[in-house]
Amino acid sequence: MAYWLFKSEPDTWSWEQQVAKGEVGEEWNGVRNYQARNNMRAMKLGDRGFFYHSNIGKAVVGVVEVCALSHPDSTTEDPRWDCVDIKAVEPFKRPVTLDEIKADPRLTDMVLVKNSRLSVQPVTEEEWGIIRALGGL
DNA sequence: GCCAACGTTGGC
DNA sequence: GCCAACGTTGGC
Repeated sequence: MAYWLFKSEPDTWSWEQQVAKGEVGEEWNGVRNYQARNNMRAMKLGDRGFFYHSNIGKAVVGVVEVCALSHPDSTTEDPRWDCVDIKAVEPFKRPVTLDEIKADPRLTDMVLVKNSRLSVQPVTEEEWGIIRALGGL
């Protein structure tokens, strides 16, 4: 299984909205970046991801699961853009802020730190374990 | 609200 | 195929 990180501005799409979608999940649409799209194309059913709030909060707030493989993004006619569906799995007991991640010497190589603009990122198994633990899971 | 970093676009 | 111009993202 692979691990990922999904970034969203809570004003646009928040963890609370994701949770409200329940088991059905929701398209992670609107991505217009090749790297992010390629990451989604590489995802498999059951892959896990962090849900990160950018701009407001700037913290990892929960765990999601890929529940539909990459398919055309319903918000565009442009055939270049695909996306997966994700569903909320469990909330963090406490959010793990960007400040904490930056301050942790074990996490300095995270994509979130090195290329903060990439909206769908790979996460290593090691990083997954560290941040999950910081979040109280 | 600013601005640096980055990705994309389009003219040549 | 290069690169300047432009738009967007996201931390601060």
